[in-house]
Amino acid sequence: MIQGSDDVFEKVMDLAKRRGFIWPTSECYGAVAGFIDYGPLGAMMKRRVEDIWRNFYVIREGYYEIECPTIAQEAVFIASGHVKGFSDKMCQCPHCKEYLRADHVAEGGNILNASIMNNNDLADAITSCKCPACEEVLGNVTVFNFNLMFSTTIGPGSQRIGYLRPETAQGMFVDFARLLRFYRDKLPFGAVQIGKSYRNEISPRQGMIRLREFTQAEAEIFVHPDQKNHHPSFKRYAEYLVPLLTYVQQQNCTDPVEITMREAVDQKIIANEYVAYYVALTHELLITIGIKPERLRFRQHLPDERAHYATDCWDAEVFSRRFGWVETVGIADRTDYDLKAHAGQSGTPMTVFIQYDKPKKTERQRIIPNMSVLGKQYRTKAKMIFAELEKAMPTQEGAEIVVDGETIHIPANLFEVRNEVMDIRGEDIIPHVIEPSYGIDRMCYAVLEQAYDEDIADGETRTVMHLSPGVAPVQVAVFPLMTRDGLDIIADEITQTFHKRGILAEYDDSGAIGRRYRRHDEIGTPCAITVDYETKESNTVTIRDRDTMQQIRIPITKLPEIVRALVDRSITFASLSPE
RNA sequence: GCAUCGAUGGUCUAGAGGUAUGACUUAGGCCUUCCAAGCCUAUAGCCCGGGUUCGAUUCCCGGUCGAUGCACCA
Repeated sequence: MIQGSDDVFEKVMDLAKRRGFIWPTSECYGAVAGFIDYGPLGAMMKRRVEDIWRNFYVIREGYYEIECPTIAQEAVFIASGHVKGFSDKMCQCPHCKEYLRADHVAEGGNILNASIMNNNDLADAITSCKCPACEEVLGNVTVFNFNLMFSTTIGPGSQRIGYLRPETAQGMFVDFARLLRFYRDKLPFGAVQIGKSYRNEISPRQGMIRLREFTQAEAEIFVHPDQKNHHPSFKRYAEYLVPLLTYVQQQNCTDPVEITMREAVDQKIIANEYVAYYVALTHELLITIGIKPERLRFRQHLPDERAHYATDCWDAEVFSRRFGWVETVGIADRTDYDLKAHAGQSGTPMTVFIQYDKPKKTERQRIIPNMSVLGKQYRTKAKMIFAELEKAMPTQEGAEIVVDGETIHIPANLFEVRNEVMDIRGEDIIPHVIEPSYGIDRMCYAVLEQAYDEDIADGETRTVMHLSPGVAPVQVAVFPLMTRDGLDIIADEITQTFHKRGILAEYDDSGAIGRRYRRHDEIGTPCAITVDYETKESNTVTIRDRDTMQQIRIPITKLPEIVRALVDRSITFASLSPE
C-alpha cells in the first residue's frame, strides 16, 4: 500500500463506475466480493486489450486459439495437481476463532517438515503451538484442506465431480494429442486460450486485482527440450532492453537492471531463449496497451516461490499507485511436468516422434528362444523367461537369468543369437512447455489507473483518460458545432461513414461544444471531429487531439483513413499536417 | 472467515426520532460560431432484515457491500 495515493484509485474507480467501465456485479442484490461486471465501455476496452493480445500471439506468433469448457472433470485436476496441491491446510483457533494456515503455525513453532505432513499429524504437531492472533495455546484442533477450486457435480445423480478451472492452461495440455496432429507433428507449436478462470479466494479485496472469476490469456508453447535455446525468431528481441529484477538482486535489495535479451540468456540470467523471448514480447505488448515503461519491471521468482512445476519463472509487474508492484503476467518454463502428469493419469502418450536427419544404424544382438522346448519345460514360467532372456548377456555355455529370485541356467542350444543392424529413425520425446500467462483484468486495471489524469485547462480541472488509441472504447467523437444550418446533418453523415468502416464513432450534439469535448476526454476518446461553418465552404472539419487539445483542419474525405491510422498507432496526431 | 471503521439521488454532500439540503451530472427547452458559460423546466435518494417507538433514514441488534489488518494468487 502506497501512502497518500488513495485518491487516484478512488477517483479512477469512481470514474469507471460512473461512466460505465466497471460495475459491482448484481448490484441490486448487493454485489458479491470477488466478482465484477464490465460495463459498456469496460467490456469494449477489455475486448480491445484481448484483441491486441490476439494480434501478438495468434496472428504474429501463429499460435491458434482454442476454447475449452470452464468446467472439467476431476481427473484433469488430479493430474494437474490442483486437487491435492491447490489447497491450503487450515485450522481454526478454538479461542479467538481465527482461521489460520496450519502449516504456517507449525513452521512458526519450529516444527520441521510441516509442509509434507498429513492433516492428522499436523494437527497433533501444533497442539502446543500458540495462536499467532491471540497467543493462546491451540490445544486440539482439526486441520482441514481449503481448496481454492470451485467444485460442482456433472449431470443428475451428482456422481461425477467437476471443478471450475483455476487456469485455462489445462485445456491446452489435455488437447495435446489433437493439437500435435493439427500442427502436423512438428515442434515447436503453441496453442492459446482467452477465457474465464475461477478461484474461490478466501478474502478477495482490491477491486479488480483479486477476483474469484477472472479472465486469463494463456499461451502454451510446446518445444523440444534441447531447442529451448533456439527460438526461431529470437533475433527479433535479441537487442531488446527489458528491466530485470533477478532473485539475486531481490536478495541484495538492488534495483532492476535494463539488459538485452541476448545478454540475459548468455549470462544465464534468464533460463533460455524461449523464456527471454516471451519476456520481451510481454514488455512490448504491455507498452502497446498503454503501460508506461517506467512502471514496468520483470521480477524473477525466488527459488522457494516457484510453483511445483516451474524451473524458471518471471513475473511482469506493473506499478500501481494504489497497490505497489502488481503481478500481471507470469512467464514460466513448466518443463514436461504437465504432459507427463496427463499422460500418466489418462494413459494417452503425450510424446512427439522426432525423426533423425539420418537414421542411426545400431547393431543389436537379438536372442531368439526356442519356445517349443522352453515352453514345455518351464510352462507357466516360460513367458517370464522369454522376457528375461531378451535382456540377457549369453556366453558360449548359455545364459544365466533370474526369475522370481531364482537363478536359471538356459543352455545355449535352447536359443539362437543373431546380430542385426537396425535403423533407428528417431525418438519419442516429451516436449517442454513455455507458458506466458496474462491476467487480463489486472492489465485492464493498470491501463485505467495509468491513463487517469487531471490537468488544468482554461483554469478548470480537466479529467482525461490518456488511453492508448488502440484500447479506447470509443474511437472517435463527432460533433456539430451548432445543431442548425445543416451542421448536424453533415456530422451525422460523417458518423455513418465511420461506422461503415468499422470505426466506433459516437455522435453528440448535446450541450456546449466544450462540455462535449470534456465528456469524451473523460472516457479516453482519442480524437474528436467538429463540423463548423467552414465545413460547408471547404469540406474540411477540425480534428482535435485529446491529449494536447490541439486542432487541425483536414478534408472530410481523408477522415476514415486518418482515424484508422491513429487508432492503429501507425501515425500520431503530431505528425498530421494541416490541410 | 475474524477484528476496526463506514454506507443519504448517477456523483459529492447537509441534516434531524416526524419522508430530506445544496451542488454537479443527466434529460427537454431557450441561448450560443470551438473547450465543463448563462437562463427555465424535469427526472432521481436515506444499503437490506429484525427490534425499541404512535412514528426509525436517524437509536439498538444481525446481515450485505466497501475500506484497513491476518492468509493465498493471474
